[in-house]
Amino acid sequence: MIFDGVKFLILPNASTAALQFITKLIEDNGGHVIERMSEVHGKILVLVNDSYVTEDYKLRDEKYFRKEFQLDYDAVWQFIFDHDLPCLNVSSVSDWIAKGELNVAHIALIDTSALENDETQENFPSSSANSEQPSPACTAEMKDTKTSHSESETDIEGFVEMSPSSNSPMPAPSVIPDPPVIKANEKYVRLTEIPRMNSQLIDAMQRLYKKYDIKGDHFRSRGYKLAKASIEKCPFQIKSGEQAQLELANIGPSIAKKIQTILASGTLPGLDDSSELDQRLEYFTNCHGIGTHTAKRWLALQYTSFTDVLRGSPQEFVSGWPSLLGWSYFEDWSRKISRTECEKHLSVVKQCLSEIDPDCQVELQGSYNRGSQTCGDIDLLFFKENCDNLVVIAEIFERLVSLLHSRGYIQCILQLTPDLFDEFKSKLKGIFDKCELPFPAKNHFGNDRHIHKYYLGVKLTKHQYRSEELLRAGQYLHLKPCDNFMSSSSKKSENPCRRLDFFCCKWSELGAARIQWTGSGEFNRWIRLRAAKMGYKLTQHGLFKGGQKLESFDEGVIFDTLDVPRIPPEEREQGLWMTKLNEKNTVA
DNA sequence: TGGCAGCGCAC
DNA sequence: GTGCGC
DNA sequence: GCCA
Repeated sequence: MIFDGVKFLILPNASTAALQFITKLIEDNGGHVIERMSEVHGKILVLVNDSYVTEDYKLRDEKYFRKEFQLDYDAVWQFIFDHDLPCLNVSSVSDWIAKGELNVAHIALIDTSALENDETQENFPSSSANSEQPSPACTAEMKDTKTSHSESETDIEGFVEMSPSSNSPMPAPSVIPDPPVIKANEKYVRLTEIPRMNSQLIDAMQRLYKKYDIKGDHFRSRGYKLAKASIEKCPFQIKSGEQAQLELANIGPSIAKKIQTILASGTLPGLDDSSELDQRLEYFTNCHGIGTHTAKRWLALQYTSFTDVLRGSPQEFVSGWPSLLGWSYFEDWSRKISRTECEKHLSVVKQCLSEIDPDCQVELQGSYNRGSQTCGDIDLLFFKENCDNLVVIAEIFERLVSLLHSRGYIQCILQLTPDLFDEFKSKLKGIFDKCELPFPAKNHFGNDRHIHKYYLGVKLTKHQYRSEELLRAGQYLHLKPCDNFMSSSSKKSENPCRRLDFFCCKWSELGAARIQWTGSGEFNRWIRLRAAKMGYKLTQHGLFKGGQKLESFDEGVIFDTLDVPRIPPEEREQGLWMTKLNEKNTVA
């Protein structure tokens, strides 16, 4: 068998469902997967969970990677570095099995030099003068161009037999001078040349999802979304539609047939010709506040741009004034946000919050909390110890928004209280004037004194933060030229405007609220459906049975009651918690 | 064949 | 009640 | 779309 006598070490651990599947594959083919530190010696092939490997083949999320480590982190890396062990993607296993040979040379190796950057990103001087001269920050962006590729040859097929070397001094990976990276023979290829497993199928599902999503066919689009997640999670190469339907969750006869068509012909008819109509629909729905219903209605009226709507049905933007802001920030709000920028936003908000009520707490939720490298928006949850009175929080919110606005941080608000209207009036009027709409009376803009959530547009100054080159150059949506006159999106040199959400909860409902706002949306639907099947109801206010609240403060107890493991936020991304594979494993 | 999460806010 | 967003 |  192809893995006879070969020992594998799976990092950071082999405990997820997909990795247990891989473990079984390895052992079915004569290999062994290491479980204890005492086994860390001799010939070892190191496999790294694909979700910790970036596209350019570096290690990502070192914090979580370390946290998830099953064995002794330092000792393992010491051993890997000492013996120049090759590190590969876990997904290589299915390639080997498919090819029937263990050929390391054709597989890209993982560049572990990312570990060198441990904790040292974001080193802009916080108090450096804002002069015209090139600041240290600029040069900092150009660091890290050194090549750490070792020249030495490694005979991968015949790793040297080594004795266990566990108790030597163990420098942290960050100080190891020359980690064993990207070295193999000339046949070495970069990951980017190796298509991601089943990427064609994943791409097709994504497009079908999008297609029905913009059409408003909610449930059908969800079907494709779940199918996509299943395929992404699938650790082996899908060979037929039938196989996919048999072995993966959320793949039924219709998708199986489509998979078969793609595998056989390389394309799916009707996939690429995303119709003119669909594209127009998508343009509108990309604007905050415009959903499929409104987009369809506009399309039926022959509108193809926001300017068309403004001319033909100006009332649309008067009653739906938040979409006027969606239009203005169309481009900025489609840009991704780095984790470090999210953290900067938190600190700005925290600073003002402490001036208003030092007892009120705030924390990042959403995709940031799930460990995403980039976020679409920033979600903040506010609460106050032992405070179940939301009026108190609403008042804090109002003062906080006012303070943040006065400091130039808040660009716009999508909900208004009467008091905040007065503060934002001139800004709003400016936008109405720009498109020559009549400015409505005050009571048009929200009459509630207390609101418990705010959707804001916010911007950090250059002094507070500078986006990384890559993110600044990243892809984002563009307005049609005729719509551009309304754009308030950032100029090249500024930071983009960001979407910032404020949520709040009663202290007694903190756990349930954290589940809700940490998401993902798919995870919420899954766990709420599960609750419903068990006769419970789960909302942001708590877990209920027969109208009676069972638990709302302790997240863990909610998971326990629903008989699911206490899934950490990083595993609440779609596809990472429940599939057929997972079910099999939990049943077994 | 019916169900697919559940809620707040604006209109 | 519907549309939208989370 | 998929699933019970």
